[in-house]
Amino acid sequence: MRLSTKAQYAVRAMVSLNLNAGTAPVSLRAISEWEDISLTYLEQLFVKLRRGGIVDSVRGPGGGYVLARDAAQIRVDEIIDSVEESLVPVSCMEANGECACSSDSRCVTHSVWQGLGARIRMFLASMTLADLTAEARQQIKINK
Amino acid sequence: MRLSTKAQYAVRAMVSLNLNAGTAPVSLRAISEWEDISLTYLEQLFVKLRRGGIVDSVRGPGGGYVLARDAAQIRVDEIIDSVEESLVPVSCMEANGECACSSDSRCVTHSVWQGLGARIRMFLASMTLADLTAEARQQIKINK
DNA sequence: AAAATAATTGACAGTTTTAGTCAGGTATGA
DNA sequence: TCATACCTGACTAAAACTGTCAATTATTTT
Ligand code: FES
Ligand code: FES
Repeated sequence: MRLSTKAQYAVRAMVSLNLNAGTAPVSLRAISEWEDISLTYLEQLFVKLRRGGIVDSVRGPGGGYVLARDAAQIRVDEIIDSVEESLVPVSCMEANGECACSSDSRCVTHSVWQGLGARIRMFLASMTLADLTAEARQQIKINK
Repeated sequence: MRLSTKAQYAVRAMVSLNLNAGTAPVSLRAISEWEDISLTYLEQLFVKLRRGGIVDSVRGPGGGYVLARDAAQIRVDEIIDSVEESLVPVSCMEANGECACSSDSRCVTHSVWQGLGARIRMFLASMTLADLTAEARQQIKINK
């Protein structure tokens, strides 16, 4: 029941992006240094984040990435969806649902996992990037 | 964010055990046939379930496994703990907590995962084996 | 006591997923 | 045109997952 580092990194990078967002776009190189994440790995993630409509890219010198919309409108579950990490605890509920549990269409434990998946989704959908950024700002203040 | 089959199988086997529990112990061979899970894999799981205090073993002919206590007293999260599936979404909260996220003791997204882990635990702790078994009985009735 | 049953243990292997790296290509602005 | 920065796809080492196999030990029935 571990979240992949892909999802963890994506969320962390987005917070970092939003924290340091000024008038100019933020380069991946900068995020890479701040968060100590491999640049090439970040590139992979941001391709998906852009396709997911979470960020927009700005090319050329002085370019980088900016939020595609207001931070308060970006939910955490959207970020995770974009990097293609499933939030469903069992495979039988996936898009191409294949469940090997039993010969019957649904096994007896199906509803438990369904409930669990719904809770996870609900929790992550209840938090926005703006929330996380505000929390991060507070924490930085405390550490000083 | 996928639950391992180990955890899925363990819960399913426990429901099956409880469903078919009469006066005599239930053998793993029987569960293996009912649920179509490899016998040797079940053996691995039940060693851990026994050590976790979920079931008791009865050896010899006519032996098998019985619940160590009433089904209403067995929570789903206990079953999953017994087979050593972590319910925590990130490694930094594990017992031997090692977090590679950042040089600081806690990264900005730590609290999100902490909250998520707590929700997962809470949900699974709110359901008992008795609940699942009752649900399974109803479902079987409907299918008939 | 002997045989049959069933649990118990530990080692092992094939497959899949993860967590990245590497090498190059393409678009943009100065 | 040249530096910057994004974009793409192939590739890989390591870990985890999902089991299997072989052998042993304990208990009950005959
Ligand atoms: S059918 Fe969905 S968990 Fe078994
Ligand atoms: S320190 Fe726990 S998630 Fe980063």
